[in-house]
Amino acid sequence: MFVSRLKQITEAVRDAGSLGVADLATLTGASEMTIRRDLEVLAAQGVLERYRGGARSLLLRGEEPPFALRSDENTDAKRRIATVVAGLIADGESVVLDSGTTCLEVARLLHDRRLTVMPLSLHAVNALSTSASLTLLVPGGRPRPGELALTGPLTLASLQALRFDTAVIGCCGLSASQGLTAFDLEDASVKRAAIASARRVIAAVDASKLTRTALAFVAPASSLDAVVTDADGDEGLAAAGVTVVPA
Amino acid sequence: MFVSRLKQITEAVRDAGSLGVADLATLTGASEMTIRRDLEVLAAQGVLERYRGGARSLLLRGEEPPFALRSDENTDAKRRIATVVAGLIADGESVVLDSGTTCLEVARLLHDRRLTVMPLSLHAVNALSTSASLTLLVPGGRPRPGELALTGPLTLASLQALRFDTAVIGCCGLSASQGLTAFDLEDASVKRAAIASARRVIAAVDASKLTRTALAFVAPASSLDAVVTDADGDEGLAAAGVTVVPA
DNA sequence: TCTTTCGAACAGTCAGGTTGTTCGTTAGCG
DNA sequence: CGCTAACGAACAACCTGACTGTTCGAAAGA
Repeated sequence: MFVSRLKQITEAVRDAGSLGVADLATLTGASEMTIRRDLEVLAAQGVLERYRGGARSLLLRGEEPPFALRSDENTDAKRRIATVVAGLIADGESVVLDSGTTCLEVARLLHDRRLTVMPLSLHAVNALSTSASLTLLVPGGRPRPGELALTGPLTLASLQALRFDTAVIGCCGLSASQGLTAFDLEDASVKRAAIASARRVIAAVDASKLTRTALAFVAPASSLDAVVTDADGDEGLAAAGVTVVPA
Repeated sequence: MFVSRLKQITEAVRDAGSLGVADLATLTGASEMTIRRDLEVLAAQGVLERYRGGARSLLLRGEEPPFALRSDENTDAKRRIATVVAGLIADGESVVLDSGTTCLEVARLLHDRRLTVMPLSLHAVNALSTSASLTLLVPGGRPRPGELALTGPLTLASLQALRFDTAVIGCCGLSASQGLTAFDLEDASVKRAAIASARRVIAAVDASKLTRTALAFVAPASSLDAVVTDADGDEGLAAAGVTVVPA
């Protein structure tokens, strides 16, 4: 595949700070020309900066790699989690669906259900726009490049104008003590609004997120009704009154 | 191509009312199996209804065929019109861009410009979502199947919350006497709101629309500042105080 | 029951995307 | 200023996925 090499390059450059084209060629087994083309792509995504002979990373510690590189990562766990989440949603419900790769998996599973769905990312909107069975609502907003998560006052206004049965929320970090956290400040306020406009809140969180905390605080763990995760039961969360559903 | 055969089938069935699979096979030169697959696609789009042995048209007179069949039609004229429209827009402007295939061409031409753009259809949103240079705003709303034009109260609210320099409007019919008309009622109110929230209104209209009138009235011709069209100058419009720009 | 149509499954064809190679051009260094 | 290494445009090989046709068992309708 092609994305996997991009991810490999991204990580190698991030870990080393900067790397030469020749190094990356031997590392990945691809030709130097291919590496140059890859670097061009990654530079366009803002992942790294090219200089003559190589590239240096632009990813800060604690910053997440762009959407295109995350989407094919850890697919099994995401799909398992998404399947469980989809099972928690009953026909006829209205659902607000957060941005992120895990929630995109959920969107794919909801495609042929009879629901009203408002996705918070254009990726999910596109995944659902061909569905004949569900009522699709698009929130307004400004899509963040790459991620295509909708943010800003238009998004908040769309959320405040509606009341959903269920919110499916993804996140970048979750723990009983630190609560739900996100990398992006704007995203955080959208998530908060989504939580506020839903009667029931389900968080879809893969194991890696439970050991991490990101910059922007969204909400305390107690505001979640259920957490679907592939990690082994987290006593802290259960103690906070959250139902932890294993995937 | 593949869309052209679908269009051929659509028109043949519409003109005949209903047609057999064998007739369509000889007409198009394709095998019967291929025709069956095509009919399945068209039935899913609501263009026609299948019965054993053939299909009957569901397109009412005066109703437009679905987006997928129109998009590759008359591309030259559309692109010429779109080029002129894009030329009327100055860098730095904020633009609201209507739905429809002609406006989608405009969107493609705006991809690398420095503008703020709010498209009223998801097709145009997708065309612009990869742009690094422009500020993309997505209106809320419910996308109409196929067309993916955003409609409904969320769309109207998004438009009313903003003021644009320019509105680029497509339509289904335009004449000095009947004004600007659209096939869909919901679309018409969205267009009206777009016109109301812009200081300058440009209509992008190919020749075929100038001889036609559709169901839903949008606005009088006098509310347009300019009409870009590939048709020969229309004296009626010019008399109504509209600048007619040839493409 | 019999005939006709349907659609699943497989195979061939074709277009578009990805990769590698070549080679003229360019940036950076001494 | 000249040299060397790196760059990127252009072409060709390869691969994948979409479209199409054929075959054949199943189903619908007379």
